[in-house]
Amino acid sequence: MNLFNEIRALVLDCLQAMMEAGELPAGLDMAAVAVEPPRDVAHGDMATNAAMVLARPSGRKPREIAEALAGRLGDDARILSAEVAGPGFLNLRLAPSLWQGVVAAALAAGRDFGRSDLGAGRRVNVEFVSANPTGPMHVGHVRGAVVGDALACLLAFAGWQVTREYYINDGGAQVDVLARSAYERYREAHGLSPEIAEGLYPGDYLIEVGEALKVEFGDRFLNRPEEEWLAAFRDFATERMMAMIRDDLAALGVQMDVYASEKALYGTGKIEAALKRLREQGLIYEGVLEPPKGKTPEDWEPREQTLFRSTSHGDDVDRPVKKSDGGWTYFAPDIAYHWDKIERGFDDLIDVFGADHGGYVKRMKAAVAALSAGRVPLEIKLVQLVKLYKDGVPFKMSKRAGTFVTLRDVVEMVGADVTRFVMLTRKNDAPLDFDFDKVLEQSRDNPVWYVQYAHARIASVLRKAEAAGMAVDDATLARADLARLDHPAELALIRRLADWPRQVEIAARAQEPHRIAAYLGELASELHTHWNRGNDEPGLRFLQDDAGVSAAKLALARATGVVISAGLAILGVVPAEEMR
RNA sequence: GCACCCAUAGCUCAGCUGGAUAGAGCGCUGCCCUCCGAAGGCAGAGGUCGCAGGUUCGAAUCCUGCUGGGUGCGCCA
Repeated sequence: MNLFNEIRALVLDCLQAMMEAGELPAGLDMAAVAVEPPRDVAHGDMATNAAMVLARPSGRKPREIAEALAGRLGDDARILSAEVAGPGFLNLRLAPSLWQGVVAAALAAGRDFGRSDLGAGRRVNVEFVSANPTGPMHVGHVRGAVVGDALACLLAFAGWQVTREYYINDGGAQVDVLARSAYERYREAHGLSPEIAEGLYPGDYLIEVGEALKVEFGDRFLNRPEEEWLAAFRDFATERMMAMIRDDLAALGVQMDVYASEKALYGTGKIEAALKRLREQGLIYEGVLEPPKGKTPEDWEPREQTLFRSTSHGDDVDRPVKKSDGGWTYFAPDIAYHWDKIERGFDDLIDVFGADHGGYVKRMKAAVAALSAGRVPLEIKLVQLVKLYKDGVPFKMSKRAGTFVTLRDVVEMVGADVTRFVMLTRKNDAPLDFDFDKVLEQSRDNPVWYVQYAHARIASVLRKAEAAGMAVDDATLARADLARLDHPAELALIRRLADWPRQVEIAARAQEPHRIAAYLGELASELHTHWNRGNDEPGLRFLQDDAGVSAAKLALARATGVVISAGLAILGVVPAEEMR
């Protein structure tokens, strides 16, 4: 139930009637007609820009259209008043019962309140994290994991059919390095001293992999040439790393639907097939790239390579798909992987990348545009860095000094819920500060705490009511006489609740889950303000002597709790029943 | 050199894909509270939305050009 959509539909009906009556030319495009909350509550409950938007295409003055529209809207029982204001805004006042109905709707729908069919069942693939399987996830991966997962939740809530997917980069040189690093730990497990050469992965997490390799292979590969063990060690170690990464993700509450392997694309003809498709469009050719201007690499020499004509789809230069030694570049399997996603029938593709991969956005979009003949839009969300702080002081990370922060560390220090919420307090393309102390602070300026506190307060008052012998289940509360919720302060809170379904659609359309966190902060603020007013005005407290009045007020409290739960569920955060 | 992202109150940031007098928290100033409806409350001051143009009824929002910051730029992923 989205009250704004309901009123917009009413506005469109009236406009339709005006077209039929000849007051407006037929066939006007209504797409830009919006019904929104007014900036200033004094203006009314809702405002529409219909008259201003339609003035030009209909060749009439905005105020004239507004007057006529106001007359028709006023005939509807739901509209108390419709007033023309400013350049042609139409300010609407709604019957209070409409607002009160929002409370009942929230109680009836529970955590599904605000669900939308905006996505109309379109299938969307959200690829995120995709960290190299060479070690545990570190704090840099956390934000991408949270943003991707929350975005997936948000889209699912808004009517998309969502697949969460992780692309395992297990086909490149870095997994050979992993195998060699594991080999040294394997030697170590046999009592030899490991030689962790420059460029190998020095992390302690490989020690147990070495032990496991010893159990698996005994001493068979000791002092044997690399060709004999490399492939086996690589497979073994990457499998171990992926198990670790799955555990890390689970600790954050992230559950992938699909793990896609880069390695699985090799030797199966998939890369060739994807490139063939591009070749058929004349987008693959042999050529020599110009060196980048202004920053020519030291060892630059022109070489002929197999190139993808990405410039024909908006890229700045064409991109190599084959290395000079004839092997594929990383881009080639990436193309094949996205071709695979297209073939699996997704309507929308989303990739969540670290901001340092920003340079690949255009070429990836070019590849998908070419492969899908423009049918499948690819959206790439770049996630900026997280700056760590401890007590307001920047927290330097160093593998060497042992101050390297893993995802595990973060979750163990502050918990998955806090981690997730804080990672969503900024839009994905802005840098984020994460202070280990501040995120646990119990104060107004900690949004996580503030939202949880609001939910806990509601839970507390409901417990209190129940202890006093009241029935506080949703079905009973929904039957309360909600017309008694007529105080301006209560209506202000209800207005905020009514905005929830709208915020879901706005966030989903923009693919920006952080908006949900921001909305929850505002809703929590509204709840706390209302609660505090109860100190001075006892008549506003949720618990009253009159059982009927209490029931109505508790219904409002519970409806607020429902919306907070629904919002937190999208962020993957468990609402708090009490603060301790 | 080129591309992408960012620039909004003293600080940290929101800002509905173009709407009305640009918002919140912190900090600052003033008032109130010490009642377990608790881990404070209320109010106020504070802005040339980086700069300059453009598009239009209307721009923080869209376009162009600058300035400043971040990221990246063939055979690493």
